[in-house]
Amino acid sequence: MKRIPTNQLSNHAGEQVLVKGWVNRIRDMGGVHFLVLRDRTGTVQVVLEGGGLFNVALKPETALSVVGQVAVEPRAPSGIELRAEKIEMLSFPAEDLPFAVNQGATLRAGLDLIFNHRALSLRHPRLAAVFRIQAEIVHAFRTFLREQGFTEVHTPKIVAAGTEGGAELFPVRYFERPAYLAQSPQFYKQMLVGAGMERVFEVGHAYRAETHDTSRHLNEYVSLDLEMGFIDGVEDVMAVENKLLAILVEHLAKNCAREVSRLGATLPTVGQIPRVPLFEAQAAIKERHGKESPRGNLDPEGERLVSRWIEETRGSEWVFITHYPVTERPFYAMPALSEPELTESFDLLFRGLEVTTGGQRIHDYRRLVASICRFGLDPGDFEFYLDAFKYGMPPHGGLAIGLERLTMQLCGLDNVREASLFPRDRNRLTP
RNA sequence: GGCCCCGUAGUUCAGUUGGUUAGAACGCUUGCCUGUCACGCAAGAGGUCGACGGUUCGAGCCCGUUCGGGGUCGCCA
Repeated sequence: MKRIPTNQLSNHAGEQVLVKGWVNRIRDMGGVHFLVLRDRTGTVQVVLEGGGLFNVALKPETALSVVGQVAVEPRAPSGIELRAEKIEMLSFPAEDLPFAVNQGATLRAGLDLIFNHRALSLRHPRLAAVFRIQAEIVHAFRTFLREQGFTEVHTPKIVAAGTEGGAELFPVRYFERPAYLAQSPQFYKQMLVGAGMERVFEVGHAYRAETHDTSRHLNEYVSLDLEMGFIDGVEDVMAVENKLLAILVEHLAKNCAREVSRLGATLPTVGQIPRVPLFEAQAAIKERHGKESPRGNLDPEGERLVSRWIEETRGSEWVFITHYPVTERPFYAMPALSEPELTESFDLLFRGLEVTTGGQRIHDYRRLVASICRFGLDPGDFEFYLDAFKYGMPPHGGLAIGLERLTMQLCGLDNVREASLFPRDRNRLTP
C-alpha cells in the first residue's frame, strides 16, 4: 500500500490508506485513544478504538506505521481523522526524551541542550520552520540569479593561503604541505568572472578561526556569494541585491506563510533600499544619540542605531552603508573615484545587523599589484589570483550574504546559532 | 580574551535575614475514563542544590578556586 502524507489525506476520504510518522501526542480516554501523528507535512489525528485491540506500546516520538480508514469527522481537529485498523511500531524511543517537543509554541530548553540533542529538537515545529525558510531563501537566491544569467559554481574550500590577510584561518594538513580552510570564495569567484563566465554565484561554507563568541558569529557559516563582470559601478551590485531581496521576500511570503507565522516573525518590505555613506551614518547617530563610532566603521550598537534612524526617517528596515575607507577594506576593494581614501564598497544592514558585504573590485592588474604592496603583502603569494587579471579582466564586483544571519533576522531569532542546523562555534564541534 | 550575570528534579524555574523534612509547573510511572483536541481525575517516582575547599553551632544561600552556561564588548562578516 502506498504511503499518503498527512497533508493529502483529505483527498482520500473514505479510503483505506497507509500513513507513517511519529507519535506527537497521546490522549488516552480509556476505551479510545487519540494519537496525533506527525510526518514531514503536518499532523493527523489517529483514532484507536477498542482498548487492547492494538497491543502496541506507545510513547511520544515513537515511529509508527498506521493503516486505517480516512474519515470526515467534524469532531476531529482538522475535520478528518484516521480510524486505525493496523498499527506497526517501527522504532521505539530507547530513553525518555530530554525535553518535550510537543509542548507549546516554543521549545522549552536552553540552546546548549537543544544542540546536544539536535536531531530531536528539530522535531519541534518552530525550530523546523527556521530551516524550511532557510531552504526557500537559498532556493530563491538560486532561481533569481540563474534567471539573471549567473552560473552556479563550486570553489575549493581547501586553499593554500588566506583571502584577505586579516581574518584568522583554520590550518589543515594537506599531505606534506600546510593548507587552510577557505574563509571566502572571493578570489575564485573573481577569477571565474575573468574566465568568461561573467556572472557567477556560489552557496558554500566559509570558515573563520576567530575566537569570537557572540550571538552573531559562527566559525563555519554558509556564504551566499555572487560576482558579476562588466559593471558600470558598485551601484549595479547593490541594484542586483535590492532586486534579489525583493524577490526573495516575495517568495517567502508565498511559500512560507505558515512557517513565518509559527515563528511570530514579520516579513520586511523591500522597496528602494536607501544608500548612505558611512560618514553620514556616523554623523547621524552622533547627532541623535551622542554615539561615537570607531574610525571607519560601525560597532554593533552603531549598526542598531543606524538601522533605527533609517527606519524612522526612510521607512526601510534595510540600508546600504557605502564608502568605507580603504584602510577598513581588503586590498582588492576599488578606491572611490571621487575620494581615493574611500572605496566603492558597501555593507547591508538589516534590522540592525550586517548581513552583506560587497563592492566593486580593482580589475587593473598593475593597480591590484600596487594595492597588494600597499597593504604590506607580497604579490608573489597571490600569483594564481593575479594571473587572472593579466588578460583583460573586466570591471566587476560582487557581494556575500551571510545565510544564517539573514535567516536569523528574517525569522526574528536572538542567536545566529539557531539559524544553523549544526553550528560550529568557539566551544561546539558536535554534533 | 575583558567585564557583568547565572549554575537547584528529565525540562523551565522559585527558594525570604544562613536555621529543622528544598518547592512549583510541565514531563515521567501506575490506575480510572469511548470524542479528546494543552483531555480530565487519583496516586507515585524523581535532588551529591555544577565540583572542590573555606567561614559557621548550622550553608542551596556567605567567601575562595575551578568547570559549565548566558549577556555584552573586543576582533570579525
